Amino acid sequence: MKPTLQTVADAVGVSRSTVSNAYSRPDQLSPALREKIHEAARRLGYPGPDPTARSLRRGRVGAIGVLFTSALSYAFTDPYAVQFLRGIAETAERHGSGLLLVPLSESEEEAGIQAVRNAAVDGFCVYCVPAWHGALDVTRSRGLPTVAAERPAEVGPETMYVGIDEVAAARTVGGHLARLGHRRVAVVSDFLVAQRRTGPVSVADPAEIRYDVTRERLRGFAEGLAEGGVGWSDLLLCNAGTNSRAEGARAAEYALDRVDRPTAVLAVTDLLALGVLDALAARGLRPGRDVSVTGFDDIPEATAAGLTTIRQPAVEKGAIAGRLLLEPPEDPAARQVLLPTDLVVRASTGPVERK
Amino acid sequence: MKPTLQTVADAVGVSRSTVSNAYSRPDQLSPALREKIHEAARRLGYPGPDPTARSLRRGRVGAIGVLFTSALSYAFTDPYAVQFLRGIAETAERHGSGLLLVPLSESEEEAGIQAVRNAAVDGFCVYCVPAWHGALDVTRSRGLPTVAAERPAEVGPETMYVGIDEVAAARTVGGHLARLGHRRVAVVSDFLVAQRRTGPVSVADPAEIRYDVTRERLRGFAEGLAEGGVGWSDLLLCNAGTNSRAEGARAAEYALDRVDRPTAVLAVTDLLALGVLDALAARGLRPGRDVSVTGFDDIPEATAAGLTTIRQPAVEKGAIAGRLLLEPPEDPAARQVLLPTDLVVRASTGPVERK
DNA sequence: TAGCCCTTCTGGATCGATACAGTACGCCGG
DNA sequence: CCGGCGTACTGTATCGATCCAGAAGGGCTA
Repeated sequence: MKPTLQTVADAVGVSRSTVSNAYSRPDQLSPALREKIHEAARRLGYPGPDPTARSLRRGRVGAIGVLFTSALSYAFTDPYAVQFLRGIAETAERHGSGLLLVPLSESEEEAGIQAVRNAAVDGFCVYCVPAWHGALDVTRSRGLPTVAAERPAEVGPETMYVGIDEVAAARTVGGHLARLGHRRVAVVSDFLVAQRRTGPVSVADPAEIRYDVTRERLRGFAEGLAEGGVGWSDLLLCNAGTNSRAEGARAAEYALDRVDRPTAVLAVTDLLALGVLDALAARGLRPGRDVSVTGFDDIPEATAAGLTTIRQPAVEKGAIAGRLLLEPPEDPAARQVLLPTDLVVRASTGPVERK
Repeated sequence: MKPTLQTVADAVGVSRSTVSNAYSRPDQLSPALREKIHEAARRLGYPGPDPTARSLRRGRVGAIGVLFTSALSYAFTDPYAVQFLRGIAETAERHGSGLLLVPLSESEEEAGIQAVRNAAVDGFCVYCVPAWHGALDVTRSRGLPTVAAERPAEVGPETMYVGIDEVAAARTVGGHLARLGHRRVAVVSDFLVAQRRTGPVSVADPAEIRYDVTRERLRGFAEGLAEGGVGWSDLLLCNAGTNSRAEGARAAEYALDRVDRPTAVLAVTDLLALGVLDALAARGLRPGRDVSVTGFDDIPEATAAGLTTIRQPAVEKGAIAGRLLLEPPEDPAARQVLLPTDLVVRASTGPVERK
């Protein structure tokens, strides 16, 4: 049998409570006895209070849960996600909390929901989970503090989030390209439609896009491009099955292989944009000359690739998310954070070539 | 008051056990009653059985803990670590388990030890934690299944690990350089000495190096280089404060700025090697021509950088570690896994230039 | 020496669920 | 009409700790 508090208590000849105090409130007993207890614990191989039992009684776990849409394993393939995680991790670490990564595979929604039900945590951070995912209802009903990693569509006074002004940021991208003279424009994005298919899709109105971030960014793209007289219906929309480099390349093919090839391809994330660049390279097209390409997020790789993109402070975003959970500010207004963004112009965008 | 099983039971007019069964063993009650219970739960806002209480009673948590030496936040900066994590994550996900990242800051060992004590998990994966770290004693005393991400110095019949033959792999690196004619050789590595300082250090014998992986790799380097008559004492050892690109560059400076500049720099990880390349670039030195550089791990960036390195299957390593924890093989021999490695020769190594 | 406080330790209640043995009841064959 | 069996549900013990009101004992003041 594994030793418990009681085992140690019996060995020393004190009560269970006293042993408990030896661990959790060392000031409540004499140093001599405390030492005697620790010594006995060592001898018996007692590893200290059982975390599960302790959590049950205390009502605090010492871990925060991070929900990812995509299969947990994807989380680590997107550098932007990794940076965000790093930010949360730093904060959690300072608080002595762990980070519980909760898998939310999309194919089996029920499994993800179960995972959220079973997650022993003190709060949730919701990262890139579409608003309609059932797991969100569970986080809500569990009544734990929850922070979203982007501004949700509906914001109540209790809602906590840390995000950016997606529309405004995307608008600067659109405007930048409009001013460069781009009129034939394609957009590469995931979540344009409900299905996970790769290829051109038609969407009558951005409002039809269900995934918040995608919708806002596309809206912003369109608003910016309107400066050059490009309307929503002029956009060539290419859906990517997932947010990955390979899918970015595949989705871009449908645009690049047209006879009326677009002069610019706007990707909704850097990862997709890198894929678009791959597709260009495979066709011998020069980014910024033959076709302009933009991304979103400014991941480290974007610098090397010379990608024009929107910079947002990913690590800081994570850190703030962690802080909102672990030391929630009194002031409700401070629980809703919008971070600044910048358009970073690099070589992947340039003026339309005159023919 | 938050609703519990009892609340729901009272509302429906059945016993607590029955409600519990409705969630955990749906086959134990009639469909009609089950639906009635779920309906009542929904009405009352009962989110399902409390994970903590359930874990206590069941004795199973549904999460595995991953221990990192370096501050949790570093974990995400090393692509190799990220890949390993991805491998574990995939396995965990399939088992419906979460992944609890446990911070082990090195500056405050006690904090890390507490974190391990408090971690509510079913098993531990120990990743790059030096053998002398106090947290390892705690994992042992907790009596949970534990798998190491490298072969430990002492292997008992119960020990589980998934690693590579570090010495043999490093030997191929040393041999490769020896055959290219390199005789003046520097090594860039973290953990060469106990202190976290950056710069040249002297170590009389590899056996003095406390950190297992570092010791084995250096031993291997030396064995391989011996083929060219290079002895241990001929090696110029440069310690890096951490396993990071920046420290790799800083440590390399001490070697590169000498009058008798080494013709080859062996780094103990790819991340450090990339830093060495940075240092070369800053001095206008050509990798593979003026100075040969090698890494270890074959992270994705190594390909682009043209780095000669040792490939080891990082994702698979993680996946196996996860499998050892979640579905431990009957056969004890199968609990100790050594994966194959390859020397990948790229442009960063070349023959010594004749003067 | 009585009265009081303070420190140190105790015991029982409690956190919220699950395990398991047991009860009630309906149905079947003989 | 009875024993036997399977299904549907109940009740109590239990997981391993923490909380909190209170007891014991020692020292200090009046």
